[in-house]
Amino acid sequence: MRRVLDIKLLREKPDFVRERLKARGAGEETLVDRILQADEQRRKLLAELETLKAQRNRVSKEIGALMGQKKIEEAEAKKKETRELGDRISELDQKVAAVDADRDSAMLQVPNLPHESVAIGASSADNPVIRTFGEKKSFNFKAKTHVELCEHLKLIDFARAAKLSGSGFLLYTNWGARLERALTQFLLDLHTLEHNYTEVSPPFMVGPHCLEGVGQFPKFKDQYYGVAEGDKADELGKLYLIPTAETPVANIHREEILKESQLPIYYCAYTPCFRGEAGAAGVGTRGMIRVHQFDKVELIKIVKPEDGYAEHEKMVANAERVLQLLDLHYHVVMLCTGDMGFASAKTFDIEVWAPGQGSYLEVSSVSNCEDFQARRMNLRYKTETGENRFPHILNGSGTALARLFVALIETHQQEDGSILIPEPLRPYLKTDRITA
RNA sequence: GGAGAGAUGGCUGAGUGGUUUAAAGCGCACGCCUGGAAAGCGUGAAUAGGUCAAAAGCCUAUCGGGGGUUCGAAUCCCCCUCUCUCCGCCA
Repeated sequence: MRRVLDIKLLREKPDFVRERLKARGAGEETLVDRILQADEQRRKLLAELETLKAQRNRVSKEIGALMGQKKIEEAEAKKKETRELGDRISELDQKVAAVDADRDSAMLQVPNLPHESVAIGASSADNPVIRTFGEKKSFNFKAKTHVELCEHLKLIDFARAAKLSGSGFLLYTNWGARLERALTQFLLDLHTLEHNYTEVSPPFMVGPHCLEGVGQFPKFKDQYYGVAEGDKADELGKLYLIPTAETPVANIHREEILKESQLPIYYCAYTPCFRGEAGAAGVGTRGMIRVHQFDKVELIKIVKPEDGYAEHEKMVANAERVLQLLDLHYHVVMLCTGDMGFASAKTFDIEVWAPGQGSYLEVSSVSNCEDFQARRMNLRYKTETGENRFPHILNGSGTALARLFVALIETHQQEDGSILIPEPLRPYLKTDRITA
């Protein structure tokens, strides 16, 4: 049994649910009627079915008692009487299962409701800028793009990466590889030592239930890489490469009932992220902006509902801290209702300025999914009073690496083509400058 | 990959077709007892769904998951998943 949105909310406030879904602008509000209809039919059938089952249980018990008393004939008579009950029951059972399946599949397609504080809008053009740090870097020389810098400093070998895996993959070389590793280490240390996250290192492949749990299935199935052991085609669908560490990490406690005292839980994790990005602009062109595999340090929180939005703000601040320490100009935007992800109730994106691109790059997306994911994965916690509740689950990039790499080298490039390393990163890279 | 054993409540663990309403123990909560505690005694305690304005109550389902046999399944049959032991392979 999956509860995605609370079925009770749908029953009691269908107009509210429709209105909130409509704000997303994708037409999911039409699912509400289908769900309510199936739900009503289900309950009607259940009432009948359960009455019959109760009757059967009663008679079966009587038969048992008669058998015990060796009253075989009376028992046989009752058996005959009950036999056709079984047929009615299995018939109704099948009907209920069908209605259940219909209701659940419709409910799985319903996205989360936007929080009331989210700006109404249709697309990314309507996302309000919340705050800004630093300013666009100006150069008194002709600034290079990250592709030029990577080639000049031999940080990335684009051509050989394509030889290995096709377009959209990166081969980091020498200082490029070391910079990537230094950044990863820097991010993990920052979040574990200063922001109190517990580091975990999860599997990079997960079963479909994990994707469903965080709301990445069933909607975006074509974005993922399915893997098979050997060439066995029938293995496909058993495991998927993770598109983000959110997928395994948010599912760590699925189907558990946590103690209230265990909350809040803070996890951070480094993983590579694999994305099909079918048809997305940018894949197939050279560069690091949109690739099939990139590194990321992810932040996950499991918190009490009343703390959800305060924790959300803190998580954004944790991600912003990365860019502040690396002295990179960025702004924070709030995703409007029409631009939010499927599972999210409220999302802030952090976009970092990349001078060579002349544009902002999304390096972090911080979402409060409220109890949407917890319902899908049946994760609850027990309050002091013994009540089981769904926690809020939050996720945020802290941050995505390939694009951070781009912003860093484009921002801190020098006239001679070298990269000046920001002070906090030097202990990790063990140099203050990357030169050709 | 091969062979074998297993999966029962918070935990240990009994239960191989019918008053099992899942024994017993441990642990937990509350109460009695006590100067206070321990011991002892007693009580309570799973999850979901349905019914109800709501609660109580009642009903249904759940003994790893799914299906089957039966009037009736923790128990019998089939499939799957996972765990353990041994062997093989392997960083």
